[in-house]
Amino acid sequence: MGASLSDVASAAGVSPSTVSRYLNAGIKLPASTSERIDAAIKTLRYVPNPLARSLGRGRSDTVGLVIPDIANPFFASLASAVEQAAEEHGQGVLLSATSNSAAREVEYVSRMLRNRVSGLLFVSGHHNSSDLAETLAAASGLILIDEDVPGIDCSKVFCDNENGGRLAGQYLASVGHKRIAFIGGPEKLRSTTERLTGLREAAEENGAKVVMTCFGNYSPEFGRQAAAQVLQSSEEPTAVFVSSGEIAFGLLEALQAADIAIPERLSLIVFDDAGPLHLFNPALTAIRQPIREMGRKAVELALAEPDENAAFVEFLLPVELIVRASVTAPKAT
Amino acid sequence: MGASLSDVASAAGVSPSTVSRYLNAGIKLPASTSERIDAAIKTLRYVPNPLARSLGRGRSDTVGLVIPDIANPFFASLASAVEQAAEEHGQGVLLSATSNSAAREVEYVSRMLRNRVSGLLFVSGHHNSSDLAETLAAASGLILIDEDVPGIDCSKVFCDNENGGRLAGQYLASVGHKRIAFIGGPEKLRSTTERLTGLREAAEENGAKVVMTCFGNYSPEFGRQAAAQVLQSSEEPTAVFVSSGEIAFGLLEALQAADIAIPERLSLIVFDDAGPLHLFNPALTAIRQPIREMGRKAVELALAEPDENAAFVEFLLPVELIVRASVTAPKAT
DNA sequence: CTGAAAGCGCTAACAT
DNA sequence: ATGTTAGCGCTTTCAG
Repeated sequence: MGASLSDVASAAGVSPSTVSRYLNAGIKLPASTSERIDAAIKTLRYVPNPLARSLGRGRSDTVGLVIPDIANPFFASLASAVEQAAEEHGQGVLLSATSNSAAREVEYVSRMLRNRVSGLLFVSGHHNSSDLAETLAAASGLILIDEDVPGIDCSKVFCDNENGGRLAGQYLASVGHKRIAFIGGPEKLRSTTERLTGLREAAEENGAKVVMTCFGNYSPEFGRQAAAQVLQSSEEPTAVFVSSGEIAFGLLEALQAADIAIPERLSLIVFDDAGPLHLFNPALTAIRQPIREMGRKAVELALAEPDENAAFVEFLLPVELIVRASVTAPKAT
Repeated sequence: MGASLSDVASAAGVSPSTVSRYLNAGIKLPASTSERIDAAIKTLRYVPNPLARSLGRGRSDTVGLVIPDIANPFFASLASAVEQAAEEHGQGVLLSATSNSAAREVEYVSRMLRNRVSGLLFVSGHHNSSDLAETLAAASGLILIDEDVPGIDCSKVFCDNENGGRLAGQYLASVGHKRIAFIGGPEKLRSTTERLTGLREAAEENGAKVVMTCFGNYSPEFGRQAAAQVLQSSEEPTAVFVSSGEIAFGLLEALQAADIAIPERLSLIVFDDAGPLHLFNPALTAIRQPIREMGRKAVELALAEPDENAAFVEFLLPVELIVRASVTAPKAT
């Protein structure tokens, strides 16, 4: 197709390596030669071939991002942040969504590795896959975001799930709720367990109780099922903590269909404030994660020089309570 | 790092080319040798290096997707569809979001090209950039989605914007609206002009009129501004057609802040039904685009054999009216 | 049908 | 400081 580096070199009367160094290492050379090179580049419309470059260096200028679902607003925002941060480092983004398939997690992660990504950002959606652990163990520049993978030693970026749970628990208790339902994600994921821990502790410290829990995947469909369980519960919770926006969507749908007044009959608080939750009916009270910061931090960590007396670090980014209309005092019993 | 093709070859006692052909072209060879190759692959844990493969073939197994903004639910859904379709064709996805910068459109598109993507799916957000046209002209496997780029000759996938406008206009007129406001995207984009055309025609055929128009970018911020304009309009529209979900978010916010009752005081219909618009306050009446089909179609077109007596095609996918609560009859004047 | 050999375009030791 | 020379790992024409 286009002109190659050596075309430029011969046109400028120098060796390919000189051109390469000039372009990459930014070495200085006599004005006359650098001008000839620049001219040749312009004339020949030379553009470097990143594939060749990557093959030669064993590393591509691309960071990999593997997430469960790009259509989920949380991950979409994360991808957006990653994309932007990567760009600032001159890196492209190779994206894969696993659609919550454990097999695809392994496959996509390993594809990223084969493509010699310069950093690999991974949000898992599953617990306990030995294949995954094995694949991940071989990765360099690996950063785990949002969910942990036990046994993997690398830098990690989470939000402060436990404190998010606490904030929600304190708030619900403070307006008078005594019986709280917890709708989580997959049972063994870090996000689920930590949020529940925080919620439970804060509730109990403030005279309230988590009276029911239910777990499922991060989908509207599960939200609908969860709504049924909440409504059937003999514990009669007066407030629901939902561990994700996607679940909340389904929950709300089902609750509206069943003519349950929110917040009068049931208060609702959502973990995660991605998407326009403030426009919902009612506006949803939420725990907001610093999604953009998480993405940015992850990219920085992934791209940091690996040699530096490299202890792996684990970041816990702060969350915040956003008070809106979906929580109110429970009706007097 | 890992074992290479030639490692496998020598372990199996054959030549690299044989292994390559066996793996790629799927040729048959004596059971004994194929077994030795398989064994060697397993033992050495051989995984092919896609970078080398791409460099050799001049084409990577990756489709490029360039969109304005991945955090926008419409593009997020599109990306999800593309990702999935690409996967089914054994292709990865290289993603870039231009954040509505014309310069970045050129840069990202050309980066994709340099990376020898096997197909390039592009959603523009700008009108009239000669640099862009020049860059795009050199692209192979280029598919334009959702927005046109004048002068570029390639296959394209749109939704039926004009009919979407018509459906909205007919519906608004049918419930009694006479004065309709149109809040569009950027003024010269195909999506904007076509939707307006359809809306206007249907309105006029049914005794209504588009009494004001305003144009801006696809963002909540513009939606807020547009709200102010609608409220100040001397034409007193009784219904608003909004050309995107993102704009609708800002519009709704501002309208709520100004205590405008929707739909009693002002009816609202949104083009595009990405995101949980049915959970909004009020549930938003919308024109739904077949986003997944658009993504899927685009991938298929991009990956189709280019030689086939190749006339470029232009697809117009059907839209549909989703009736919800944000449109009602206007108050008697 | 299989193997040898020449790239793909760039980088990086090594030598000058 | 610049040039020479090997690769990086795979594909593919071209002989055999």
